[in-house]
Amino acid sequence: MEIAVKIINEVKKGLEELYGQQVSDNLVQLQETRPEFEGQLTLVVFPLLKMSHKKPEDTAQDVGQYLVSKVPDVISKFNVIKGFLNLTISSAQWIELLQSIQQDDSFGFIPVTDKSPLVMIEYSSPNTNKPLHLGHVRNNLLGWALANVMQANGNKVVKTNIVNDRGIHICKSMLAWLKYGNGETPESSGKKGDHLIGDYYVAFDKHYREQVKELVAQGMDEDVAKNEAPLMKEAHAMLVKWEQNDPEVRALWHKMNEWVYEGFDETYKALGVSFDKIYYESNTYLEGKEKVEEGLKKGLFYRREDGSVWADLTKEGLDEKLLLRSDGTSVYMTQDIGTAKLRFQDYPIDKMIYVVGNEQNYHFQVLSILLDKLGFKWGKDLVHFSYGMVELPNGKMKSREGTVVDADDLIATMISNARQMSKDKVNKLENITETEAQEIARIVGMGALKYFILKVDARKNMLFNPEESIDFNGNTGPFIQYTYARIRSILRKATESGIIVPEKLPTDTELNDKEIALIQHLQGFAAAVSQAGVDYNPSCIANYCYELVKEYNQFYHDFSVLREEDEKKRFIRLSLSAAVSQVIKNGMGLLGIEVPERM
RNA sequence: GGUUCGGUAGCUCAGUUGGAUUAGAGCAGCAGCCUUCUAAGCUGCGGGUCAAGGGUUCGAGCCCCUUCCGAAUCACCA
Repeated sequence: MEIAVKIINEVKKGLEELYGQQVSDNLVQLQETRPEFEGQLTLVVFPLLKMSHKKPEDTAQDVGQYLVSKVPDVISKFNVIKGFLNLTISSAQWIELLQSIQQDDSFGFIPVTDKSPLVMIEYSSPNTNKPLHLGHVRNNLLGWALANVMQANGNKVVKTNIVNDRGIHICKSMLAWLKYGNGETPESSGKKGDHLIGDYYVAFDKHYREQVKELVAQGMDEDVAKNEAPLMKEAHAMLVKWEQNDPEVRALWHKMNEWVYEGFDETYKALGVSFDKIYYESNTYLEGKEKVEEGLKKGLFYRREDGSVWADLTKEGLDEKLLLRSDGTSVYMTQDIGTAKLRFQDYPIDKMIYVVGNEQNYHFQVLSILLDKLGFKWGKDLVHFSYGMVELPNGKMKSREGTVVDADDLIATMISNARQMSKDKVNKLENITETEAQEIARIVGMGALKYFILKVDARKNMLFNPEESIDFNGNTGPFIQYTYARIRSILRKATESGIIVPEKLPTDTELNDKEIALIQHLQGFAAAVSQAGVDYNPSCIANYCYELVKEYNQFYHDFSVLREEDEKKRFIRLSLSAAVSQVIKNGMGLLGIEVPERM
């Protein structure tokens, strides 16, 4: 049992005995003691004054004396400062706690059972007309980490992806490929499939602009010209053919989408993310129409004279929202309703989480209301896990201005920079093969990227500075990985020199402040995990790991583990190191960050 | 204009359900520390009106109100 829980129970008993009243949990506030005072845990007595009818100091004195006399093996000392009762926990208690943490591989995780709620998490959601970029990277990393955190909190998790594989955008790429491609394929060009398609999307845009410019030069209004340009007309014609199931268009669409998927798979693999179930918009966009018609019959929506269908959300404080165009085709919202329908058929979903950028906050506000009206039980409290934009030092990331950072380029750069960094450290990585060195570079490079992005509160817009992210000093992934590798090295050396830590640690050893601080901090891992689940913010975990590592580094520089002469002390320090490394591994694992055995 | 979200050190960010005279890290700057279990590290110094004002109470960076600044969104785009 956690020490804090034990103490809270004792305090409650004590209060009852001292003041003759039952106390609710929220009145017993226990927190870590500030470093400048003696003790490790502090009871805040202010909330108890109404019951004791005494001064804060006297109340604290009462409780302190009670604890020391009643449970001397837990609380060895206490002191009172104003309304704060500082408690000193006995070493034996800390050692027992350490032991229990160390023996539990999945410390801090709640096991998933048959009765656990099922949480579906949608993330990634790429378009099939261009490669993934930095914004997608944040999305994927957050989605993956969130899925891990939810699972660690005892939920069944289904990771899902909705691929936006239809629409005018993909027609643009297809058309450009037909016109300017000369039959180019990923094999013939050596390009990754998604990049190849992306290039044709850019080519379309280039030629299209030229056409518009020309038309404007001939005296046409720009807005008219944008619709009248032959390329745009052709693209629209192609979309119509696609919707009519034209075999040729469909065959081309299939072929080109396959190229893109192969490219995406490579990127996903490099990022270390995966999905349990992938939905394609081409399969779901018609489903939504049915639901909308259904809602129309029930009187939830209404039809305008031109035939378009709308939802009136003015009662909910929102606007009216279009659900079907006047020509009967579906819009974005309709598709999301359709996807929801299919998902609900496939899984007994208790909670749905959408990982989507904050530019779509309004969309999800509306979607939640619509799904609720349509009778989806999880619709009302669906979660839009909204994250901020990634900005670059020279301004916003805009694909039009060419300031977009490609995901594959970024990954490659991170890894090669990590490789360069370790090469510069002459004394490191000796006796290591080239493939091992490359693998370490991959782990470290990806760790730097992932940690840099995940440590920031998801809701906030963040600044991605490519140069800074590669700096391995400070609050970075490699700093944490490095500490892990060092601990593993100590443990290896301990085994080599025949030091075997006994099953049961000796509890009659006095601990110093730094050792206690570390054990105390380790205990906080469980809290960080549940906090991350409640807040839906994996950054809690990242910051927890960093704090732990900082604390361990101080410990590391002050004490010698292997050279410690007192055997009992050595066992405890070794055990402590092992526990720290285990928690780091688990914590980083939640973020999708690997930790190397050596680096 | 409506709605939503942000504003903490020169820069990038933490800050758990409100808690302790002195609000924390990292980077950048300065000064120390490698015969040492991996120095990608550790120690110290300087740097702040927590956007501004008011309120709630024993106590506010955190809760409430007002104002200022920034972002997103308010399409028969996705």
